[in-house]
Amino acid sequence: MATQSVLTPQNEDFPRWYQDVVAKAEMADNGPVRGTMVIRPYGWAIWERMQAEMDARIKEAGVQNAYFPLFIPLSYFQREAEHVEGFSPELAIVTHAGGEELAEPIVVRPTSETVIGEYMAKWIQSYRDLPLLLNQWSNVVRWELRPRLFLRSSEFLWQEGHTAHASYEDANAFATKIHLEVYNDFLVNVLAAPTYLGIKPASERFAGAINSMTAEGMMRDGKALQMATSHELGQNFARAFDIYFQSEAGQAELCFTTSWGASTRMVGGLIMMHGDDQGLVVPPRLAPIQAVVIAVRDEPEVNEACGRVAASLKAAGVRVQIDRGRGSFGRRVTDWEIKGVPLRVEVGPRDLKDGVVSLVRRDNAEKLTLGLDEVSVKAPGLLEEMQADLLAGATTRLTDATHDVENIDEAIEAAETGFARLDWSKVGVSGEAALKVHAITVRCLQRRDATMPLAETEPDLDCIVAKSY
RNA sequence: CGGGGCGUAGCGCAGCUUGGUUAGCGCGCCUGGUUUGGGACCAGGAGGUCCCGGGUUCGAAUCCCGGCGCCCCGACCA
Repeated sequence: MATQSVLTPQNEDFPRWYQDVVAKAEMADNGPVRGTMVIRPYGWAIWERMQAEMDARIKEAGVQNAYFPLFIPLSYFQREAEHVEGFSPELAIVTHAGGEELAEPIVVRPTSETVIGEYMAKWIQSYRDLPLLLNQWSNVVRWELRPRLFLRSSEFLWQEGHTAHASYEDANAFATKIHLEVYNDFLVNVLAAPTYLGIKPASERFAGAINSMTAEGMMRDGKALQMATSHELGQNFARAFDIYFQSEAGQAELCFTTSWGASTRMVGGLIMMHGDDQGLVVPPRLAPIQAVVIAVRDEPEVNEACGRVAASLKAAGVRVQIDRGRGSFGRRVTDWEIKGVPLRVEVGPRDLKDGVVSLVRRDNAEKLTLGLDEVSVKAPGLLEEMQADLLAGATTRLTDATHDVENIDEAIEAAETGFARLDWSKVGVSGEAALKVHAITVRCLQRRDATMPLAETEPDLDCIVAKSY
């Protein structure tokens, strides 16, 4: 392991550590306009992997991708009361174009319920057209006062799914399915990110939704981050955009719609959930580079051996990259550590004499000495072990830092270091206000058995409260 | 928008209080060489509207006035 960290240690200044990682792992840069973000190749590679994994699951759920415009008529936003109210402060509005002032201002989409609703109304005629299951990968703009790379940027990238159904039950079931089979499955099995699945209290709900499901992850500083959300919009948008269908009985009925999204914020979550003082730690199944083969020296025999090891790894299905660059060995090792590449294979002349190489796991620094031909045999298993260990480690941290408490005061104390879980009936609206003074919010509501309730009004619910990003 | 801080090389900063040669340091960058098993070293080098505009002065990064920009902390959010 590194003798000395290049980064600000997490326990010294966590936000600073985060910024250091983003910069030194070459993930992203600030854009020229405040709040905008330039995603660099390595950060983009990670986002692409997230996209690929989530997109496959979205399609598996029967959803089709489509694309709707960036520009939305302002009037669309004004059709759904809560939606307008919720989004107005964050809108970027185009008033001039083509050298003239526009007759109607155009909103740069902060989300697409409204445009998509308009077209759903056009496309849905009969119950035979339902469910209509759409998704788009896009950028959206929500003007931010305090931006942070990946976590809060005025422009960010995401997928937004939008569906229309014939009944409340269908809509609820589908939103839940997406939450569990797309988001939670991805989070657990790819991102190695355990979360609390639950619903948002009314105060935290999406503007215009009747119910918002969330997956709340814990960052290494004990703060919460919403990793993904799934909303039931009831008939609110259907009513505002006339999304009707003719039932089997021949009646005109309003649809029930849903929307659900996961954004580049997830990259921030990845960094803060798994990263350590040496930098990023990327779960193997997500990692764009799963193994780096480092030539200790830039010598022909060493490079040749690197090439062979890399080829064998590739043949074994490992995403691999060779580092035969010049420059000091230590520097290159540190750089790959900061980038969080799961496995590091070191090939040097000393090893080659014995026909072996060193293999080091990023997460626990365990070092193995393996025969040249052994690497590709062992690597896949090691990657899977690391994947499992990361999930187990993150789960332990989440569990250990979640404190069951009896009242608001205890919750406030617990939220200094992690999450607090308490009876929702002991919080309520007044309790939320008391928590808010300490910048603590109700992250989600759960049943006693940690499953997701259908609504806030269910009896016997717990709430999880924490400070959050 | 309320409170605090900062604008000097690509990045991080010193210099300013007490005006005075050619504006400096660390990292990074370039060239050459020695190196290379945990952020290497030596030598040489490039790089500056000292945020902008005015003022005071023989002389301003430094003092005065005005402006702009950025960062941090509070009210919203994926």
